[in-house]
Amino acid sequence: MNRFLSHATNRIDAKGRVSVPSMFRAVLARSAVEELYAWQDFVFPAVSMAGPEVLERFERMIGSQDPFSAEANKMSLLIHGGGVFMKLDGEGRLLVTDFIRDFAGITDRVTFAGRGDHFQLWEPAAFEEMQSRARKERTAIS
Amino acid sequence: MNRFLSHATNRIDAKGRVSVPSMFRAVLARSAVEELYAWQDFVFPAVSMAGPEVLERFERMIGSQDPFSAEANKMSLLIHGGGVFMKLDGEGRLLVTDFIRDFAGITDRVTFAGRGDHFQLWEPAAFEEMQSRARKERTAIS
DNA sequence: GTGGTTCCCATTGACGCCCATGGTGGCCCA
DNA sequence: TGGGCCACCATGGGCGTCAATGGGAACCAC
Repeated sequence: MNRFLSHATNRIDAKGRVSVPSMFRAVLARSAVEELYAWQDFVFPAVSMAGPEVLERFERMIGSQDPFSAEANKMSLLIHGGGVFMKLDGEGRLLVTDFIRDFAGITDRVTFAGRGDHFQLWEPAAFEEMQSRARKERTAIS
Repeated sequence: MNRFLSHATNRIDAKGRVSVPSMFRAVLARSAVEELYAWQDFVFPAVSMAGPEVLERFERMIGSQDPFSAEANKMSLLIHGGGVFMKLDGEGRLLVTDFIRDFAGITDRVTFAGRGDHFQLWEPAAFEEMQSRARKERTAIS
């Protein structure tokens, strides 16, 4: 099963880097993903990451619309303006840029959360809180 | 991946210049773009920039219409009257002219926003606001 | 000339690439 | 089953390179 599962919290070092959990790196390696597409999530205060095919999926959604419409432009503002390619260093770390920090409110630690076909970077406390809220609000999963 | 992605804010110096983010310059270099076509955006209060092929694409759209139609005339008014060629200096900076300043409301800082096949210059606060509005209005991005 | 613009050079802080270390868990073998 | 060895992961840091920025001086147009 090639999914992103579980969550883990790692420390950001003095140079602003953080190790991606080896569990997630293994999933990426199995999919032969070299470059990660990262985007500022549309729902949560978190940055999501996945292979480039996710961006292509988003772009196909835009492509089916009138390119001059406000809707298509706003969507591009999110997936292009709010997205970026990143790559890991030789040790499997990524640089926590302001692009990530500011949007997720991250300072010195990052919680990596598996989301199936992608994973997310959260501010640890925000993740805890959102997860427990989701647990409470859960209604009809049978 | 040869797209304009992400966003970054740079300062305008005393001479009115601003550095184009290296990420964007790299995309331009890969496409061997020397001169940039800049136009006042049709949807947002921002100035868009891309290689000359975008202007040619716009002109083909006009060319396929009745040259006496109001549509074709209005289109030309925007892409020709609202467009200009610009080029970067040796350090990859561009001069923020009144053409850009007045239309985008830019004063001392510029937010560069990737838009896939082009990028845009925004007044930082305006960009923030439009992006977060787009996120709120989001409807069907899963 | 005067104002604006281009070309060049300098500075500094950030980033990429490389190597090092410590801690933990798994595995093998006696 | 206990001990020890080894591999791997998270983390730390050195150092060279590059990006963003500032500013001097030549150059052009009016």
